[in-house]
Amino acid sequence: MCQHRYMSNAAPNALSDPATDATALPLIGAEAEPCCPPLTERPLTAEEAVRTAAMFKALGDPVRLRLFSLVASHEGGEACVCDISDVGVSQPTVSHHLKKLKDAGLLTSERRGTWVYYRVAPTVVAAMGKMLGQHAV
Amino acid sequence: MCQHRYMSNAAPNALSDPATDATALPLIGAEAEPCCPPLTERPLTAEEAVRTAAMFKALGDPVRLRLFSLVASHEGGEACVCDISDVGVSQPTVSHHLKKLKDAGLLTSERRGTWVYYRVAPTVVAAMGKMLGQHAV
DNA sequence: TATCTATGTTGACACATGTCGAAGTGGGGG
DNA sequence: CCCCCACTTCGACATGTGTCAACATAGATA
Repeated sequence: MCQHRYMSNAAPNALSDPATDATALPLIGAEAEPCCPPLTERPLTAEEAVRTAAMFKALGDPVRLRLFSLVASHEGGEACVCDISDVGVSQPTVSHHLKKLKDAGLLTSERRGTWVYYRVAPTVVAAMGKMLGQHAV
Repeated sequence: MCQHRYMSNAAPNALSDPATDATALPLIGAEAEPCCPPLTERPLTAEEAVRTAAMFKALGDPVRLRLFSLVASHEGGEACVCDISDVGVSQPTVSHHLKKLKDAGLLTSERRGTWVYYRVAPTVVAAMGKMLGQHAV
Protein backbone atom coordinates (compact mmCIF):
# COMPACT_ATOMS: atom_id res chain seq x y z
CA MET A 1 0.00 0.00 0.00
CA CYS A 2 2.39 2.61 -1.26
CA GLN A 3 2.69 2.82 -4.99
CA HIS A 4 6.39 3.54 -5.13
CA ARG A 5 8.17 2.21 -8.19
CA TYR A 6 11.48 2.68 -6.51
CA MET A 7 13.27 0.22 -4.21
CA SER A 8 10.91 -2.68 -4.76
CA ASN A 9 11.81 -4.59 -1.58
CA ALA A 10 12.38 -3.21 1.96
CA ALA A 11 8.65 -2.90 2.70
CA PRO A 12 8.39 0.63 4.08
CA ASN A 13 5.39 0.21 6.37
CA ALA A 14 6.90 -2.89 7.90
CA LEU A 15 9.37 -0.61 9.65
CA SER A 16 6.73 0.28 12.22
CA ASP A 17 7.78 -2.32 14.77
CA PRO A 18 6.46 -2.10 18.34
CA ALA A 19 9.58 -0.37 19.59
CA THR A 20 9.19 2.32 16.99
CA ASP A 21 5.52 2.67 17.84
CA ALA A 22 6.23 3.13 21.52
CA THR A 23 8.89 5.76 21.04
CA ALA A 24 7.17 7.48 18.15
CA LEU A 25 4.61 9.06 20.45
CA PRO A 26 6.31 12.12 21.91
CA LEU A 27 3.27 13.94 20.45
CA ILE A 28 3.46 17.66 20.49
CA GLY A 29 6.31 17.43 22.92
CA ALA A 30 6.23 20.95 24.25
CA GLU A 31 2.64 20.82 25.36
CA ALA A 32 1.44 17.77 27.24
CA GLU A 33 -1.94 19.25 28.07
CA PRO A 34 -3.15 20.61 24.74
CA CYS A 35 -5.90 22.93 25.86
CA CYS A 36 -8.89 23.98 27.69
CA PRO A 37 -11.92 22.50 29.43
CA PRO A 38 -15.15 21.44 27.69
CA LEU A 39 -16.72 24.33 25.82
CA THR A 40 -19.84 23.93 27.93
CA GLU A 41 -18.02 24.39 31.23
CA ARG A 42 -17.19 28.07 31.02
CA PRO A 43 -16.57 30.69 28.36
CA LEU A 44 -13.12 30.46 26.85
CA THR A 45 -10.70 33.28 27.41
CA ALA A 46 -9.33 35.15 24.43
CA GLU A 47 -6.00 33.39 24.66
CA GLU A 48 -7.54 29.95 25.01
CA ALA A 49 -9.75 30.66 22.05
CA VAL A 50 -6.80 31.58 19.87
CA ARG A 51 -4.91 28.43 20.72
CA THR A 52 -7.89 26.15 20.34
CA ALA A 53 -9.32 27.75 17.22
CA ALA A 54 -6.04 27.03 15.49
CA MET A 55 -6.60 23.33 16.00
CA PHE A 56 -10.15 23.40 14.72
CA LYS A 57 -9.09 25.59 11.85
CA ALA A 58 -6.59 22.97 10.79
CA LEU A 59 -9.45 20.53 10.28
CA GLY A 60 -11.60 23.21 8.68
CA ASP A 61 -10.39 22.52 5.16
CA PRO A 62 -11.80 19.60 3.13
CA VAL A 63 -8.41 18.56 1.81
CA ARG A 64 -6.78 18.66 5.23
CA LEU A 65 -9.66 16.78 6.79
CA ARG A 66 -9.30 14.05 4.19
CA LEU A 67 -5.56 13.92 4.72
CA PHE A 68 -6.02 13.68 8.46
CA SER A 69 -8.66 10.97 8.09
CA LEU A 70 -6.43 9.16 5.66
CA VAL A 71 -3.52 9.11 8.10
CA ALA A 72 -5.73 8.32 11.09
CA SER A 73 -7.40 5.38 9.40
CA HIS A 74 -4.31 4.03 7.70
CA GLU A 75 -2.90 0.68 8.61
CA GLY A 76 -0.46 0.94 11.49
CA GLY A 77 -1.71 4.42 12.35
CA GLU A 78 0.72 6.03 9.99
CA ALA A 79 0.97 6.89 6.33
CA CYS A 80 3.68 8.24 4.11
CA VAL A 81 3.03 10.94 1.56
CA CYS A 82 3.35 8.34 -1.16
CA ASP A 83 0.20 6.70 0.19
CA ILE A 84 -1.69 9.85 -0.69
CA SER A 85 -2.39 10.63 -4.27
CA ASP A 86 -6.10 10.91 -5.01
CA VAL A 87 -6.99 13.88 -2.87
CA GLY A 88 -7.49 16.04 -5.91
CA VAL A 89 -4.67 18.51 -5.39
CA SER A 90 -1.06 18.60 -6.48
CA GLN A 91 1.64 17.03 -4.43
CA PRO A 92 3.16 20.32 -3.21
CA THR A 93 -0.28 21.28 -1.98
CA VAL A 94 -0.53 18.00 -0.09
CA SER A 95 2.80 18.75 1.52
CA HIS A 96 1.61 22.25 2.38
CA HIS A 97 -1.50 20.94 4.12
CA LEU A 98 0.39 18.24 5.98
CA LYS A 99 2.67 20.92 7.32
CA LYS A 100 -0.31 22.90 8.55
CA LEU A 101 -1.72 19.87 10.33
CA LYS A 102 1.68 19.30 11.85
CA ASP A 103 2.01 22.92 12.95
CA ALA A 104 -1.39 22.68 14.59
CA GLY A 105 -0.13 19.73 16.61
CA LEU A 106 -2.54 17.24 15.06
CA LEU A 107 0.05 15.23 13.17
CA THR A 108 3.64 14.26 13.73
CA SER A 109 6.12 13.39 11.01
CA GLU A 110 9.14 11.20 10.94
CA ARG A 111 11.56 10.53 8.13
CA ARG A 112 12.63 6.93 7.68
CA GLY A 113 14.98 6.58 4.75
CA THR A 114 13.43 7.93 1.61
CA TRP A 115 9.91 8.33 2.89
CA VAL A 116 8.30 10.58 5.45
CA TYR A 117 5.64 9.07 7.67
CA TYR A 118 2.83 10.94 9.34
CA ARG A 119 0.78 9.83 12.33
CA VAL A 120 -1.87 11.50 14.45
CA ALA A 121 -1.15 13.06 17.85
CA PRO A 122 -3.72 11.17 19.94
CA THR A 123 -3.78 13.37 23.04
CA VAL A 124 -4.37 16.54 21.08
CA VAL A 125 -7.19 15.03 19.08
CA ALA A 126 -8.72 13.52 22.20
CA ALA A 127 -8.59 16.93 23.87
CA MET A 128 -10.52 18.41 20.98
CA GLY A 129 -13.15 15.71 21.36
CA LYS A 130 -13.46 16.42 25.05
CA MET A 131 -13.99 20.09 24.37
CA LEU A 132 -16.95 19.17 22.24
CA GLY A 133 -18.68 17.58 25.19
CA GLN A 134 -17.51 14.02 24.90
CA HIS A 135 -16.74 13.75 28.58
CA ALA A 136 -16.49 9.97 28.61
CA VAL A 137 -13.15 8.36 27.96
CA MET B 1 -27.58 38.84 33.15
CA CYS B 2 -28.35 40.93 30.16
CA GLN B 3 -27.49 44.59 30.36
CA HIS B 4 -30.50 45.96 28.53
CA ARG B 5 -31.67 49.39 29.64
CA TYR B 6 -34.97 48.96 27.92
CA MET B 7 -38.03 47.25 29.35
CA SER B 8 -36.75 47.01 32.86
CA ASN B 9 -39.05 44.22 34.04
CA ALA B 10 -40.08 41.08 32.09
CA ALA B 11 -36.80 39.27 32.78
CA PRO B 12 -35.80 37.96 29.34
CA ASN B 13 -34.04 34.78 30.38
CA ALA B 14 -36.91 33.89 32.68
CA LEU B 15 -38.89 33.14 29.53
CA SER B 16 -37.08 29.84 29.20
CA ASP B 17 -39.71 27.79 30.99
CA PRO B 18 -39.58 23.99 30.70
CA ALA B 19 -42.20 23.93 27.96
CA THR B 20 -40.16 26.31 25.87
CA ASP B 21 -37.02 24.29 26.52
CA ALA B 22 -38.65 21.08 25.39
CA THR B 23 -39.92 22.51 22.14
CA ALA B 24 -36.87 24.61 21.44
CA LEU B 25 -34.82 21.60 20.41
CA PRO B 26 -35.74 20.87 16.80
CA LEU B 27 -31.99 21.18 16.25
CA ILE B 28 -30.87 21.33 12.69
CA GLY B 29 -34.20 19.93 11.63
CA ALA B 30 -33.29 18.93 8.11
CA GLU B 31 -30.41 16.66 9.06
CA ALA B 32 -30.89 14.30 11.97
CA GLU B 33 -27.62 12.47 11.36
CA PRO B 34 -25.07 15.24 10.91
CA CYS B 35 -22.17 13.39 9.39
CA CYS B 36 -19.71 10.72 9.02
CA PRO B 37 -17.99 7.98 11.02
CA PRO B 38 -14.96 8.49 13.26
CA LEU B 39 -12.02 9.86 11.31
CA THR B 40 -10.01 6.80 12.28
CA GLU B 41 -12.47 4.32 10.77
CA ARG B 42 -11.92 4.99 7.10
CA PRO B 43 -10.78 7.85 4.87
CA LEU B 44 -13.48 10.43 4.30
CA THR B 45 -14.85 10.86 0.82
CA ALA B 46 -14.55 14.23 -0.86
CA GLU B 47 -18.19 15.05 -0.25
CA GLU B 48 -18.06 14.01 3.38
CA ALA B 49 -14.95 16.08 3.87
CA VAL B 50 -16.60 19.18 2.46
CA ARG B 51 -19.62 18.85 4.71
CA THR B 52 -17.60 18.07 7.81
CA ALA B 53 -14.86 20.59 7.23
CA ALA B 54 -17.49 23.32 7.20
CA MET B 55 -18.40 22.44 10.77
CA PHE B 56 -14.81 22.44 11.99
CA LYS B 57 -14.14 25.60 10.04
CA ALA B 58 -16.96 27.31 11.92
CA LEU B 59 -15.07 26.70 15.16
CA GLY B 60 -11.77 27.63 13.56
CA ASP B 61 -12.01 31.31 14.40
CA PRO B 62 -11.16 32.59 17.89
CA VAL B 63 -14.13 34.93 18.06
CA ARG B 64 -16.56 32.26 16.92
CA LEU B 65 -15.12 29.73 19.31
CA ARG B 66 -15.58 32.16 22.17
CA LEU B 67 -19.12 32.90 21.08
CA PHE B 68 -19.90 29.21 20.87
CA SER B 69 -18.37 28.54 24.27
CA LEU B 70 -20.25 31.48 25.68
CA VAL B 71 -23.58 30.15 24.45
CA ALA B 72 -22.78 26.56 25.37
CA SER B 73 -21.77 27.43 28.91
CA HIS B 74 -24.47 30.03 29.52
CA GLU B 75 -27.14 29.48 32.10
CA GLY B 76 -30.08 27.59 30.67
CA GLY B 77 -28.06 26.51 27.65
CA GLU B 78 -28.96 29.64 25.77
CA ALA B 79 -27.80 33.21 25.47
CA CYS B 80 -29.12 36.27 23.72
CA VAL B 81 -26.86 38.61 21.80
CA CYS B 82 -27.24 41.14 24.59
CA ASP B 83 -25.38 38.72 26.87
CA ILE B 84 -22.38 39.06 24.60
CA SER B 85 -20.42 42.24 24.66
CA ASP B 86 -16.80 41.72 25.62
CA VAL B 87 -15.62 39.58 22.76
CA GLY B 88 -13.57 42.39 21.36
CA VAL B 89 -15.38 42.96 18.10
CA SER B 90 -18.25 45.20 17.06
CA GLN B 91 -21.85 44.13 17.29
CA PRO B 92 -22.34 43.60 13.55
CA THR B 93 -19.32 41.34 13.59
CA VAL B 94 -20.81 39.32 16.44
CA SER B 95 -23.99 38.96 14.44
CA HIS B 96 -21.98 37.91 11.42
CA HIS B 97 -20.18 35.19 13.34
CA LEU B 98 -23.35 33.94 15.00
CA LYS B 99 -24.85 33.56 11.55
CA LYS B 100 -21.89 31.51 10.44
CA LEU B 101 -22.20 29.22 13.43
CA LYS B 102 -25.88 28.90 12.68
CA ASP B 103 -25.29 28.15 9.01
CA ALA B 104 -22.82 25.46 10.01
CA GLY B 105 -25.55 23.82 12.07
CA LEU B 106 -23.78 24.35 15.40
CA LEU B 107 -26.20 26.89 16.80
CA THR B 108 -29.91 27.51 16.54
CA SER B 109 -31.59 30.83 17.03
CA GLU B 110 -35.02 31.80 18.20
CA ARG B 111 -36.55 35.20 18.55
CA ARG B 112 -38.61 35.78 21.66
CA GLY B 113 -39.94 39.29 21.72
CA THR B 114 -37.19 41.82 21.41
CA TRP B 115 -34.30 39.48 21.92
CA VAL B 116 -32.84 36.65 19.90
CA TYR B 117 -31.64 33.60 21.78
CA TYR B 118 -28.99 31.19 20.61
CA ARG B 119 -28.44 27.63 21.81
CA VAL B 120 -26.15 24.84 20.69
CA ALA B 121 -27.28 22.00 18.46
CA PRO B 122 -26.26 19.06 20.68
CA THR B 123 -26.41 16.26 18.12
CA VAL B 124 -24.19 18.06 15.65
CA VAL B 125 -21.60 18.91 18.26
CA ALA B 126 -21.69 15.37 19.64
CA ALA B 127 -21.16 14.04 16.13
CA MET B 128 -18.05 16.18 15.77
CA GLY B 129 -16.76 14.80 19.05
CA LYS B 130 -17.32 11.26 17.89
CA MET B 131 -15.43 11.90 14.70
CA LEU B 132 -12.43 12.87 16.79
CA GLY B 133 -12.26 9.42 18.25
CA GLN B 134 -14.37 9.80 21.33
CA HIS B 135 -16.29 6.61 20.69
CA ALA B 136 -17.86 6.41 24.12
CA VAL B 137 -21.22 8.05 24.72
C1' DT C 1 -48.37 56.29 14.23
C1' DA C 2 -43.99 57.59 15.86
C1' DT C 3 -39.96 56.35 18.18
C1' DC C 4 -36.79 53.77 20.70
C1' DT C 5 -33.93 49.52 21.27
C1' DA C 6 -32.04 45.05 19.72
C1' DT C 7 -30.30 42.54 15.73
C1' DG C 8 -29.40 41.58 11.07
C1' DT C 9 -27.70 43.01 6.36
C1' DT C 10 -24.78 45.56 2.97
C1' DG C 11 -20.70 47.44 0.91
C1' DA C 12 -16.03 48.09 1.11
C1' DC C 13 -11.51 47.07 2.45
C1' DA C 14 -7.25 44.81 4.15
C1' DC C 15 -5.52 40.53 4.93
C1' DA C 16 -5.21 35.49 5.12
C1' DT C 17 -5.35 31.25 2.55
C1' DG C 18 -5.48 27.53 -1.08
C1' DT C 19 -3.42 26.43 -5.21
C1' DC C 20 0.04 25.58 -8.64
C1' DG C 21 4.62 25.35 -11.25
C1' DA C 22 9.37 25.73 -10.51
C1' DA C 23 13.23 25.23 -7.87
C1' DG C 24 15.57 23.27 -3.72
C1' DT C 25 16.88 19.40 -0.33
C1' DG C 26 17.96 14.87 1.27
C1' DG C 27 18.77 10.21 0.82
C1' DG C 28 19.49 5.79 -1.81
C1' DG C 29 21.41 3.16 -6.07
C1' DG C 30 24.26 2.48 -9.72
C1' DC D 1 30.32 10.62 -8.50
C1' DC D 2 26.05 11.33 -10.65
C1' DC D 3 21.39 10.46 -11.22
C1' DC D 4 16.90 9.46 -9.61
C1' DC D 5 13.15 9.72 -6.55
C1' DA D 6 10.35 11.49 -2.41
C1' DC D 7 9.29 15.40 -0.45
C1' DT D 8 9.60 20.42 0.85
C1' DT D 9 10.03 25.27 0.00
C1' DC D 10 9.43 29.44 -2.93
C1' DG D 11 7.05 32.89 -5.71
C1' DA D 12 2.95 34.28 -7.60
C1' DC D 13 -1.81 34.47 -8.20
C1' DA D 14 -6.90 34.27 -7.41
C1' DT D 15 -10.17 33.69 -4.00
C1' DG D 16 -11.98 33.63 0.64
C1' DT D 17 -12.59 35.84 5.14
C1' DG D 18 -12.80 39.02 9.20
C1' DT D 19 -13.81 43.55 10.19
C1' DC D 20 -16.23 47.86 10.46
C1' DA D 21 -19.44 51.91 9.53
C1' DA D 22 -23.73 52.73 7.64
C1' DC D 23 -28.10 51.30 6.73
C1' DA D 24 -32.23 48.20 7.21
C1' DT D 25 -35.57 45.47 9.92
C1' DA D 26 -38.39 43.81 13.84
C1' DG D 27 -40.82 44.37 18.20
C1' DA D 28 -42.22 47.05 22.06
C1' DT D 29 -43.81 51.29 24.12
C1' DA D 30 -46.15 55.41 24.27
